[in-house]
Amino acid sequence: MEIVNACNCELCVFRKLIFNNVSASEMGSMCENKHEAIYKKGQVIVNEGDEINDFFYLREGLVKIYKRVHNDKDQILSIAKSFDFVGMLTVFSDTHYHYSIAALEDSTVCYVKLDFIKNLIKKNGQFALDLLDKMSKTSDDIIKVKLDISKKNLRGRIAYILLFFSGKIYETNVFDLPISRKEIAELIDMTTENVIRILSEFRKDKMIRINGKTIEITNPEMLKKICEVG
Amino acid sequence: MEIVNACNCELCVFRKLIFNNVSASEMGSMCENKHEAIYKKGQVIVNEGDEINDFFYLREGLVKIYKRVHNDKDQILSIAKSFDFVGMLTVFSDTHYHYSIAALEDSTVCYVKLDFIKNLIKKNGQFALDLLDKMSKTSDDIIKVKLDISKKNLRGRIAYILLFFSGKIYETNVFDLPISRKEIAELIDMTTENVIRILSEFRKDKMIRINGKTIEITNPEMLKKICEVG
DNA sequence: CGCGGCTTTGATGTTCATCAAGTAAAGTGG
DNA sequence: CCACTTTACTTGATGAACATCAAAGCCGCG
Repeated sequence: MEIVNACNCELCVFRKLIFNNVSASEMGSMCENKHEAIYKKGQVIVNEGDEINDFFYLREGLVKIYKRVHNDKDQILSIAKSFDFVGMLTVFSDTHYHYSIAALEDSTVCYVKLDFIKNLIKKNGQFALDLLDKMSKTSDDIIKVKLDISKKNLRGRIAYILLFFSGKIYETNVFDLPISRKEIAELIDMTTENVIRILSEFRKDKMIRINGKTIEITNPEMLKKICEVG
Repeated sequence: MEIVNACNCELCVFRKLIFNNVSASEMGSMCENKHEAIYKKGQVIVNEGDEINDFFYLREGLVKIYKRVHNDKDQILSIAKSFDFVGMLTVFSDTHYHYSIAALEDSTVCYVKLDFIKNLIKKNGQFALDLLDKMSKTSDDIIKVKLDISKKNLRGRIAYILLFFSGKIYETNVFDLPISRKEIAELIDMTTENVIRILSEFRKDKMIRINGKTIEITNPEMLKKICEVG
């Protein structure tokens, strides 16, 4: 993990998202309460049970939010990308994290002292509303996706996750899976073996091509149908 | 549905929960932007897709939050009781409800004009923080419970839901189930037949007594064990 | 009284997890 | 850099857990 100190928050694309109604002077003092950290792929950003001292968000990269079940088994809650407020779930209601977070790709995280943010909320009502909005969307989306997946059969789930990476994350039909087969299983609640089996089925049915972690979706229409009816 | 207009919010037990940092004068003007409604058991309080105009909470009673899947099948997200902020999930991030809400027991709901609440958030920073806290807890809890249930087997799920009603809702070992077998199935993601089958198993194993909707838990220890290992 | 929804039980079938065993790939230490 | 170990991936065979289907009794309600 590498720490960066330069501060140009005023120009950051992020400002539009949530700090839109925060004044230039407020942004200035935020710089004094902020630091950035760069994590390499695979590194753990947050450990379940860690104390919460900062409000933070993902400036760049891809992470997984997960919960340890056994020593060798996790349960993945969701995958978050740039501009997602990954730590948001528990930040305002508890002193310690309920979930762990790890980098799936090299990632840059911005940390702002939680006390500073809480003060900003108190002083700047519009910022408070913007934050409520963002938080509401974040958790609502996690719930929606989990409900959605839980009612699909295994083929539907695999179709869903392929379309998720293709559509929501990489926006292309050819992409490298950022997670292992085991992690896919942990994310959509099935066994590793069945993830592999169904990927092979899809390959045999000419809907996708597979080369290790590289996936090409050759028949997105059929995949969408399987996702919907599944 | 019966509408009530009397206003004694200042004395309401609710005030402690979330309006603790709202001044007497603010509470006074809140009364002018508030109304209460009483729903009979079975009545629908919110319909998926309805426009959101109010911030509301459950003052008294028991409700289910659910999503329509097919015409005769729902997916129940959670059961909320007095002091729960049932409509909170979507209120601040969308204009229309994503879920339906229906009364499982006679229930009293307090509605406050959303615009008024948003103004209060802008003016009263501590109230904004209190709201963030509450909202964070609410959604976090829903996610936690759903994750928890999804990794249990069917016996574990039934044990869980019996302990939930016994411990969290009614705080006694003898209680009337507020929902049908079908609704239990929709809540913990299984079929009605298996809900019944496993309840019968538990009865044969002398862990519970069943008389229609009335349940008596005679061996809570064993039930807890089944819930944990399941 | 009869209809529809809820409950119950049994029989059957399918989906999916588990187990086993082997190959490939990726770290790790000498 | 190579032997070694561990972790990831893959396929097949088996069995268990669970859904589905069917049939009948029950209860509340118009």
